[in-house]
Amino acid sequence: MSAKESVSIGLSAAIVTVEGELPSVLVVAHRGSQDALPFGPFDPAQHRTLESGLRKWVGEQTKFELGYTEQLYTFGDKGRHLPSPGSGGRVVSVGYLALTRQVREAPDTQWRGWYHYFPWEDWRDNKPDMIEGVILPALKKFAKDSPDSETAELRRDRVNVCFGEGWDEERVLERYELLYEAGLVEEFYRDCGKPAKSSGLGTPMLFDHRRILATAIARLRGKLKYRPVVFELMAPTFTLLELQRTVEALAGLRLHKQNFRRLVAEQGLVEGTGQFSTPVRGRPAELFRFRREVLKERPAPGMRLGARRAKAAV
Amino acid sequence: MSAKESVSIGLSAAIVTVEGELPSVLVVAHRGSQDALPFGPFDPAQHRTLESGLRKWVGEQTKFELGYTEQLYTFGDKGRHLPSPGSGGRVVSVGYLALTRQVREAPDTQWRGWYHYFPWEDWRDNKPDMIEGVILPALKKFAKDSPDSETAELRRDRVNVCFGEGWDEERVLERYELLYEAGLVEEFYRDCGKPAKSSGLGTPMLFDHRRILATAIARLRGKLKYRPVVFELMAPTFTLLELQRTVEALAGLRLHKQNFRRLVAEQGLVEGTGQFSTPVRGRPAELFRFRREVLKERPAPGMRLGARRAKAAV
DNA sequence: CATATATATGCTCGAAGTGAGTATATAGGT
DNA sequence: ACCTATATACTCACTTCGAGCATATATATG
Repeated sequence: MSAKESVSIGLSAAIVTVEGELPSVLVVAHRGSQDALPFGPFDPAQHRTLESGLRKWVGEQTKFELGYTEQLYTFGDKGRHLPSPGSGGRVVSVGYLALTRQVREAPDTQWRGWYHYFPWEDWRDNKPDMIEGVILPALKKFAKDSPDSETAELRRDRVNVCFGEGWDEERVLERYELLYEAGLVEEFYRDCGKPAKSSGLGTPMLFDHRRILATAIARLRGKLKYRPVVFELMAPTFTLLELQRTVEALAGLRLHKQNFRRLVAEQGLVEGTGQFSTPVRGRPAELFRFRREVLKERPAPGMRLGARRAKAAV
Repeated sequence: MSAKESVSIGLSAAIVTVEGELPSVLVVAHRGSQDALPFGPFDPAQHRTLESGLRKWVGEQTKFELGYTEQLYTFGDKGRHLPSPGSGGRVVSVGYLALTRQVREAPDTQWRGWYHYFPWEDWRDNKPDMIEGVILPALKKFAKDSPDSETAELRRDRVNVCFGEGWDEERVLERYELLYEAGLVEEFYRDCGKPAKSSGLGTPMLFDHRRILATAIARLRGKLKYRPVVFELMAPTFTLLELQRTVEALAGLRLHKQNFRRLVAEQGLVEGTGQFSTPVRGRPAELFRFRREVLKERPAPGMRLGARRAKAAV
């Protein structure tokens, strides 16, 4: 019953910011030049909690301090997180989501738009062409090539839930996992040692980091709706349109402007400062600030995103 | 930078069922006769994933197979999960939630009502007296005894969010953690080696198992509302009242009967069988079954529990 | 059989919330 | 003056939701 193989704990963080309309994640350059999340082993001798271990690692690699952080998931799958060379043991990887306002990049790190990794997740301008053009045909083939009819039906259902009618912007992880199993992302071939047939969808990442990022996006998209987390990404004051653009960037959807404004106002998430923006064109907008007090109130609401359908413009 | 202390991974499962109106969790008898969740170490040599390791352990300890399972959280706090005697290393503990229909107990295990561990969480009959009588006075003292005024305000806010106006049945973990920090549960004294002043609130558990159970209840109460998970706990056919009682048992709240029925019907979660129950008294109720197809449909709804307030009766 | 009690089930009504759109206000540019 | 772009106010139909009333159907009891 004793564990012969040793285990080590890896900590990884998806550190997210939004610049204008671009949601980005902090990546570090690593071996094989694959993008990686900041990560490192957990040292139990030095740290009382997993999170303090994470903060130290991130501090070292990115030279800045984490604000809001949240644990995502612990992955232990054999083969999807290869142990560091020489260590020989198995790595169990704990993923974190962190939110931050924009900061300058540290050496060897850079902000990268998260839709590079998940181009099918951005429905703001329109439904991405690759879904009808590439993804659905490939997934239909994947379902058809099932070993038995039962598996085929399961796969068809999953394809439909993930990419079919009625886009659910929260199912980021489910979609990535489906594409992985169907061999449509590069990591699949890397993890099982086969050569990739063609270039996979989106930009691959080191280890299981793209899976962790998918988990982060999914969690953030969900949390937006019931907790006021967007404000972690906003400057101290902002216009309502800036706030809306940030939410849209994260959700990958366009929202109805007037209703968004009504929602934010009625929920009391925000208060006017009396100051106004000085835009290049158009009428100046009032600058608002987050009402920190809402965190002390009971329901602590988020921003329900009404508009489910992508639209050309607002 | 190398980890001098070794780490091992502990897997624990909160296995939940509902019998009539009693939500229960499977506990195993352990040292010191404290209740414990089924748990064991993860052996990376033997298992490809964390979940398969969990299934094996649970199978050995409880002699039955898990159905629905879901990872909850990974706790690594020093001091809250003491390593097994002799091992000397640090334990990082991964908690799981599992749902099952009623099964007989295996040797050395038993079902125990979860409100034994969290008596303040059951608002079905009325707001538990202990909240006004014991908890709030003690927490007010805890806030007053803060080292500085800033901490005092933070604590007052937390007390209010957790136990103040407007009960949020999902904040199970936040409430437990607050009671822990305030020294109102036995585990607090055990973990820091001090003798307990008085008997703490609720029944204590081994290690951090009560925290894991709190996480499980919180997650389940939340998930009920947006995914059809209750049906994992129901017999193949059931009356709508049985379904309602199960939801109420989990949420710790009473619901409005007619509205509950309307909700369930409109969402298409359920279909009539044409058969009827044979009750001791009262009109027989139609037996329903879960429409498995909803899992293949897009939004895959849960059961929003409208009634927030506890009431004497339905 | 009449009545009481317990449960099941159908229906209504008002309050609040939501989606979509129209109308008006205020800025800079030509 | 007029165009364009943005901000902001308001409307309206529709849905959802909480709460309650009314009726139906079973058993138990006098």
